[in-house]
Amino acid sequence: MPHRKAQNLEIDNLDIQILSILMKNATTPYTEIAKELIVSGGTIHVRMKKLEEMGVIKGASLEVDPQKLGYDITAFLGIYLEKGSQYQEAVTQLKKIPEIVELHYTTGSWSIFAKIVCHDTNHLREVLNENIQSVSGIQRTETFISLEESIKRQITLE
Amino acid sequence: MPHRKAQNLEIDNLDIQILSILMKNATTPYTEIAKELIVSGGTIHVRMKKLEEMGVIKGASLEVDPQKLGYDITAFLGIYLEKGSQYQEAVTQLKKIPEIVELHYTTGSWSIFAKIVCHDTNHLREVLNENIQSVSGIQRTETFISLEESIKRQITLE
DNA sequence: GTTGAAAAGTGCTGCGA
DNA sequence: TCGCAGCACTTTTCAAC
Repeated sequence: MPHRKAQNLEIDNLDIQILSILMKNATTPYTEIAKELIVSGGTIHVRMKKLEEMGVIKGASLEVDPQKLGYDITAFLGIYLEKGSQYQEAVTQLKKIPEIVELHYTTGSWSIFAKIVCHDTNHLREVLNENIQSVSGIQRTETFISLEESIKRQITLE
Repeated sequence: MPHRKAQNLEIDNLDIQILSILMKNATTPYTEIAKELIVSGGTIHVRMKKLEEMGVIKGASLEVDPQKLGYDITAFLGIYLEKGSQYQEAVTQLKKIPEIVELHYTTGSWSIFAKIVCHDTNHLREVLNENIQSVSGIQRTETFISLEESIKRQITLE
């Protein structure tokens, strides 16, 4: 039987503090984090490796301002399905629509709840009428347009 | 009158391609992007600096798996305000609740639409009853719990 | 505006405690 | 398990095209 390297798979306070700093700014150098938390750079490295292996860290992504790139409309969609059992098939088809940035299976009136980002109202109408309405199993949708995004952040750890 | 350095403030195809690569993986080295797009590393650097100055790039953040950190519940909240004019004051108070990760001023039945992340059902109940209901101007809320997050991605450029 | 290479800074790997 | 020091790599800068 192969011997697996013994490893502490618990997340302690130091891990949380490292994550908190990097969630705000993923480009913070390890040496700076080390100085702030009063440990060595090597320790930060070891902890990060552990967190990656545990799957706690899914990756790092660049945050862009959609409006500056010509995406002016953010909308939320409540989607009614004919039958709940059609969810998986509907998701498979909805994944092909690039304007959908988030999709959830939810409790309440709707089966599916989605967030979509479009260039303008014409673009939104096209996506709704041509792309989304043609997905099999979708009965009808309700649309809410975001007029202002006042909060956009990550969870605050501990 | 001070002379401001002449600079091209338009976003061309090269910028879009750089952003596309970095939005998928913010840790991609500049040299690798340069090789892929057949330009020099220096050019990537100049373009990135321009995009940062333009405010197109808001930052880079680490993506974590909330469930692995003990945050098991994602919920959406439709919030009714007594008067629409109370929006700004409500937002100021809602910003102090760390569990709220996203908040929009929307068209439709509700004035405010929010996304919140909690540890468990008890935690959710606490946030709803104690924190959110005590914000001035809030009449009532409707809650939708996400049972599955099937899509979570950024906009696809061009 | 772009290039290519040199300079500065950061991340990674062993050895020692 | 942690800290230190050397090596590899990336980012940044800059003169030249």
